[in-house]
Amino acid sequence: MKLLDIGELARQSGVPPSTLRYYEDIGLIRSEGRHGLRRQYDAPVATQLALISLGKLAGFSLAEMRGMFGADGTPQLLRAELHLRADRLDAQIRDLTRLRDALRHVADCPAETHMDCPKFMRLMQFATRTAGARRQR
Amino acid sequence: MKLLDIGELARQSGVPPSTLRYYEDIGLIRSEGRHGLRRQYDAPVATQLALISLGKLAGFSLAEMRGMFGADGTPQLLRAELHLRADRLDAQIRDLTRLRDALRHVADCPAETHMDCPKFMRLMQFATRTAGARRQR
DNA sequence: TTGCCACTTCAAGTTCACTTGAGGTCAAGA
DNA sequence: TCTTGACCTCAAGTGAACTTGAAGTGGCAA
Repeated sequence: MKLLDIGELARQSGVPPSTLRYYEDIGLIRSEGRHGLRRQYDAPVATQLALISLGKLAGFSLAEMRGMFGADGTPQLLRAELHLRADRLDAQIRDLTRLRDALRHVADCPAETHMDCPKFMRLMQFATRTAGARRQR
Repeated sequence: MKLLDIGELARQSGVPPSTLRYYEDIGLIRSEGRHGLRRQYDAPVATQLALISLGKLAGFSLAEMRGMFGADGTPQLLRAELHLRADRLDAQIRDLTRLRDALRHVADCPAETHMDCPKFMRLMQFATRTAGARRQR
């Protein structure tokens, strides 16, 4: 199995060495050994880093993602847990879609006050409805 | 114009009073006056808080959102800026959609190693491609 | 008028996700 | 062999987004 050293992985992934060391400290990723002092990583770590980057976008904390990946960098969770996280993503996607629609509407609607525009208000209702329900991050 | 005091707004919006004060400190929202000591807010602030909550979900910082709203709680940005933000949301929605698809695939695909599953790898490719391109948060 | 309680200010503390700095080490090329 | 440069460790610092705590205040119901 060919290993890549930290500098290489940093270049490939765009994640700085200091961050890779930090991720290793907190147990989010693991290195396979050293070449002299230098950490050597398995190739699947690159996949894992990509997933971590997406996970952050999705609002997962690093702590939540720790232990989410197996040795091959692939998510290792129970079926139910995976679907649950996918469901949460669905909800988030819905919210973002509506925010986007609201933004585009405000950009294009010529009404001088959007508070009186029924279309805007309809787009906005979900926000007020679900604002309290959403938690953290 | 009927005002609601901070406790009321906190209850309605699910945002704690300490946070409302903090938001006001940093100029994200504004209160219309006081009843005794208590801050009084205009009704549109509730809409604004809902949008802030969505904005956070979308990865906007509080600093980015400051000045994004007009007196009526409605976004006040140039047309082009609004579309630009909407475009960024589109990209984020695409990423989250793929992460969701990947999660559901891993949940349901019986392959023992996903690294050998062409479907998973296809789902995963975009992640590796775009991981370095994405910035902050 | 007294007491309560939800508010007030202001400073300091907390968590998360990193980054920076000082001082040290190692492998490889000249 | 010597130098260089990219790594190493460990502690401390940073910025964002809040929360907490201490000490005080004002409206309202009893």
